[in-house]
Amino acid sequence: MFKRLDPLLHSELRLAIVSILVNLNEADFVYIKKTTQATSGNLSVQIDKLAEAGYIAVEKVFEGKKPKTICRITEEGLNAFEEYVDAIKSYLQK
Amino acid sequence: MFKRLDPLLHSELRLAIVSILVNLNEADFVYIKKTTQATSGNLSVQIDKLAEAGYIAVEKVFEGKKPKTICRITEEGLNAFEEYVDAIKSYLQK
DNA sequence: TAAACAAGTTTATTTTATAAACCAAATTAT
DNA sequence: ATAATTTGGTTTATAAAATAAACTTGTTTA
Repeated sequence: MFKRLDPLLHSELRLAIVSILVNLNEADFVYIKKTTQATSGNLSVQIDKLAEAGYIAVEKVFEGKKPKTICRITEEGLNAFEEYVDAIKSYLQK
Repeated sequence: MFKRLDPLLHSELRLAIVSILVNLNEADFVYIKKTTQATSGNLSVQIDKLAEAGYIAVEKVFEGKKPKTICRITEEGLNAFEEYVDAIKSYLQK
């Protein structure tokens, strides 16, 4: 009846991050922060969790003198997202 | 871009409860428990939260000698559900 | 009549989400 | 030149949530 919801994706901010990355193939910290309206601290923590789970890959580079944190979705992350979308739909139908 | 997700509905079990009630117009504790596979304790707590928020109405009756907890969705709950469905869709599109 | 079961509730514990505080380097203002 | 502010974050602390474990009350069943 109801499919289980991956707890890593069933979180407003983490879902937003992954949603961005599924569509964009790469996005940096500043962009994600602006788009999600999250605080830096919260965003930092949630990016770490997604990275630790292998759902996203994080690359830290310098753009001129400024640090830049680039995030990309992984194959695993993409699969998890697709499963999540499928799962949550089982709750949304009337 | 991303709509906010009502925290009361953005919970696996509470969303399942509301999803059942949106479709069924009434369901009792035992039925909801069976359908969601939740533990009694968890279900009891989450039903209380939804009731306190005015999303569902709870009626306690006796069926013969057995207590029965009947739940129904309220107008407010239905609206909240519909908004939630709309909101989460903003995260699911590719 | 003792043990098991049904239908829940209450309490305790673990996890989460989130914000607040902090840090280092760079930029801007004085 | 140097003090103040901004940028791009990280770390730590706190509040809220989810969940399970323990308990309660009444009813069947052995």
